Amino acid sequence: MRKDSTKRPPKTDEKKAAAPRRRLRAVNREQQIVDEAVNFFAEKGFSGQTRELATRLGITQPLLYRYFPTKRDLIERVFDEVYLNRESPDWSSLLTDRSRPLHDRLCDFYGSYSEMTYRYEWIRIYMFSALMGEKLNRRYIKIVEKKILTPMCAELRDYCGQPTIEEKPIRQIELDHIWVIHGGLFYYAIRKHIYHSRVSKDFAAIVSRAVAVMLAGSKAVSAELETND
Amino acid sequence: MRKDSTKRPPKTDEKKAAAPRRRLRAVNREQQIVDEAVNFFAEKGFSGQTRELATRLGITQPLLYRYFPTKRDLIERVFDEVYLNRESPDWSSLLTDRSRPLHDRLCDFYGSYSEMTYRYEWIRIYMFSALMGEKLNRRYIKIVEKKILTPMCAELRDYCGQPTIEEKPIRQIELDHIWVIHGGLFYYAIRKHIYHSRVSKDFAAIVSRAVAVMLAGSKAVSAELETND
DNA sequence: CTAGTTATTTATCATCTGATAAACTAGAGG
DNA sequence: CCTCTAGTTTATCAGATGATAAATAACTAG
Repeated sequence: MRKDSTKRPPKTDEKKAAAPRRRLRAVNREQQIVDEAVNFFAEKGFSGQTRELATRLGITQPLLYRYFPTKRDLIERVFDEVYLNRESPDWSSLLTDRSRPLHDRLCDFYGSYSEMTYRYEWIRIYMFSALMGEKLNRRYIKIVEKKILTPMCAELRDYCGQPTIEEKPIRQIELDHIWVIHGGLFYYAIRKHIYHSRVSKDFAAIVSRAVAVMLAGSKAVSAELETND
Repeated sequence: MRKDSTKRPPKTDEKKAAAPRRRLRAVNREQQIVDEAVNFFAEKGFSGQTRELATRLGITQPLLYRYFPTKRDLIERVFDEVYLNRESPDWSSLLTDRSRPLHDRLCDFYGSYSEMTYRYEWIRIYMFSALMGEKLNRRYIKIVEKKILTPMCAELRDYCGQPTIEEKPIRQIELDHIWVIHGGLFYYAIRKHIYHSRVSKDFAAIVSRAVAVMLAGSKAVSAELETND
């Protein structure tokens, strides 16, 4: 907008940070755009407008199109940035390390998992894209079921003295049961970042309690069912 | 639904149900628009376009504006339709009826609650509006905490032989703990209607198991904590 | 200091989209 | 069959919005 580009360093800096409008190297500008786009789309959803995004960046809207041919391309890039470009810890091994109590493993897992995914941008972009029917989500869920929930089922079986998953494959109902606690903890992030509810700061305490209850309860119920199942 | 009321039975019915375009009384048309809008916005989100909605209804777009001054007004009406216009059962009393086992009460509650809210339109419109930052959601959550979760906490206290909520008020952490199972069960609907995941049909079985585990686990953990809390 | 490269802006399009006004007509009442 | 009411359509607008092309200017190399 304001085009005082000449050499005078704009001491003004009026109300909206009248950017000195320096040039960036292509690579840096691109990353800057992606970073801001992640924030922007997390907040506004994917119907957020390119002009508003550009304004936030302090650049003009057509500049976006130098780096991304279409808005859709930018969105794809945002997905990559949030879901793919970051390597995830080896959660399977963390979960299946039977030298440690299952309670501790689960608490550690959710500590690590929440740090990575229970973030404002992650949660919201995930939900927006799910509502849009992006394939991304289904793929992600497949991974979660395979790398996280199935191992958990196996550990829970062991914990309750039930058959291994080799002896008796995991049933949908077991997966759904694990989804209740997994989803219940995830829901903490939904309440925080999507509903903007007041939630207690101490997520670790919530996890510890939920895990303890789940383990104790599972053992009790499992023993009970032993007879009639 | 079919409205070929005029004398000529349109044998055409070409590709898009070339509606006979009958007139409706204002009240009926309005209701028809609202009904379809609920479906439409649930599917597309609130950035769905009025023209497309009109096409689905087999009417022209300006006709919408005879019944609703602005798109926003229509959306508000959709909110009313989905969240307010339906009277909800008296869940508090169902939950606090101590003449019945808590397990049964909770199972019945979730049977009733899920029937009402775990629906395609309800879930999706709820999530869309939450992402938009509508006040509606926060209001709804307040109600849930007051009418459902707080009673649940009270019953759980009683079940575990802990102080009543009059003796010792509910803490945020207790509410958050109940949110884990409540949200975990709600997450079933999210997986079904937002993620389009395959979930087991038998939701009652999931509830029964989750409730049983939660109750048994809470009792066990509560007894354990008795000493050091 | 000059010239060349390329990051960035200005100007502009075509289409979409919410909204309005006026013309039209189905159907009820007489 | 006529007439009037009100439900519906046609035509159209203004602003928004994704995208493009050409002009401009910041930085770099020589």
